[in-house]
Amino acid sequence: MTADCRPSEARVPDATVARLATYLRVLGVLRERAVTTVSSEELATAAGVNSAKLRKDLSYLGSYGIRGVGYHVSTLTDEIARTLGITVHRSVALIGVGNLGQALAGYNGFASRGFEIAALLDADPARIGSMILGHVVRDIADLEEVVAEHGITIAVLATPASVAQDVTDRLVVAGVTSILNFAPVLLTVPSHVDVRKVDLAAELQILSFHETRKAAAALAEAQ
Amino acid sequence: MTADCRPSEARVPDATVARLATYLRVLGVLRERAVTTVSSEELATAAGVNSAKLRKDLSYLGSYGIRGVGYHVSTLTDEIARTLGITVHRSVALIGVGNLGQALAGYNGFASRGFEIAALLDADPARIGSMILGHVVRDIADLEEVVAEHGITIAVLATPASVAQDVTDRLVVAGVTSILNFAPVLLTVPSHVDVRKVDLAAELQILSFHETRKAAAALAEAQ
DNA sequence: TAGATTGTTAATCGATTAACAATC
DNA sequence: TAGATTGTTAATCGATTAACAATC
Repeated sequence: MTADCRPSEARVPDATVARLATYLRVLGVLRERAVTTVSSEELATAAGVNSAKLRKDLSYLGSYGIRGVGYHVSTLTDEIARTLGITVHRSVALIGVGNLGQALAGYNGFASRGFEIAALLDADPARIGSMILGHVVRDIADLEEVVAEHGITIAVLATPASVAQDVTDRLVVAGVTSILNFAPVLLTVPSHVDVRKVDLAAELQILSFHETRKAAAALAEAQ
Repeated sequence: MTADCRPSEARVPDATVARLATYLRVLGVLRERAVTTVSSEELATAAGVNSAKLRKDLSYLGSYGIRGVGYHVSTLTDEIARTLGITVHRSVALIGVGNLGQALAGYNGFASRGFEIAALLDADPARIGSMILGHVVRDIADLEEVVAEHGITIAVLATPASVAQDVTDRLVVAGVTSILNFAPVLLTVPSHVDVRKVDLAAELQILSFHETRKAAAALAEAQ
């Protein structure tokens, strides 16, 4: 594979990838406001980062800015979307349609930012067959079939922790290579599979740590 | 403020704080299984990290291990919980009881890991006054009153993006100093307030980036 | 040309990790 | 004592950021 026109092979640091999603969101807001050009300083401020960091991040994608001018909102949007791979259609399966799963199924942010929830799956007979926001809930027993049907490679896991690993093993065999995990367990997967974990209680615990630190500082101040 | 007995003032790196929450979860599982002692190697494996990193992390809390033996599960649990500040009761307000907010209100993981959802607030008259999982939904107009009533310092923000900043400004004035933000906007807050952001679509975009990279690698392989 | 802003360099900072002396 | 495992050191790695030459 030659890469003489596109620098897409150049390794993009993890920290940069995470921020690209933020830049893309801000660019979307700018486009809605009919803003056509933006400087690194403006975009960085809107995204909550340092402008040097933003320019460094964008430099991994190539050279799409114009010195003395800034970046074209539309060009930059396209390049970031392409780098993130959301210019191709991405079908996502959502496993576990409990409390959280239903909320995720109804979350408009997925569709508006490049993803289609193509299938809902659950193990509960009471839920299987019911309609949730335009989708029939399918039996988890049909997981392999559903994944093949929609060419799914990304799954969102919102099952109870107790079954998360079993479901993961089946997803991997079925061909899923990316998992967004909401179950509070460490998933074991082969090296070609990526897992990202969202741990809501952990987020609160991190905030709690800083609360303690602030309370101690306030005490020291007062004394 | 003197600190001759407790090293709690020693700065704990951000990356370490985030992992402490994970260690605490794993220790909870061990305690359920009546395991009393664990080595850094075992705990690290269960948490998905390198054992050197785990020992380094724990060393910021003090010296609670026993050479040649490992760590007492109960001692370590207590010390991490104390460091994270979840030995004191933490009342949390949840703002925005839409799709996601309702799911968060019903999430058992909060209570089991040290937090009480003490109040639900919303602006929608159709929701105000209704009961959700044992809580009456209060009017967002009463925000200041509710925060004071329960001594709330941590808020979970699950409102539409359009009102997130306004609500945040009121929360800050009311005395909230930590916010877990699910709205896809950058919140502006004074420096004494901590914000953590959960961006679900961004998580999928990060996975999508790696999908693209893997697809390119597979192509290069095949060719 | 003059002013503005990018893309890149290099210094700095923080996090990770292997290795091992300390010690249970 | 012998074996095991911690806590810490120091080397390495990756990310951040100020500064500025390149250039629109």
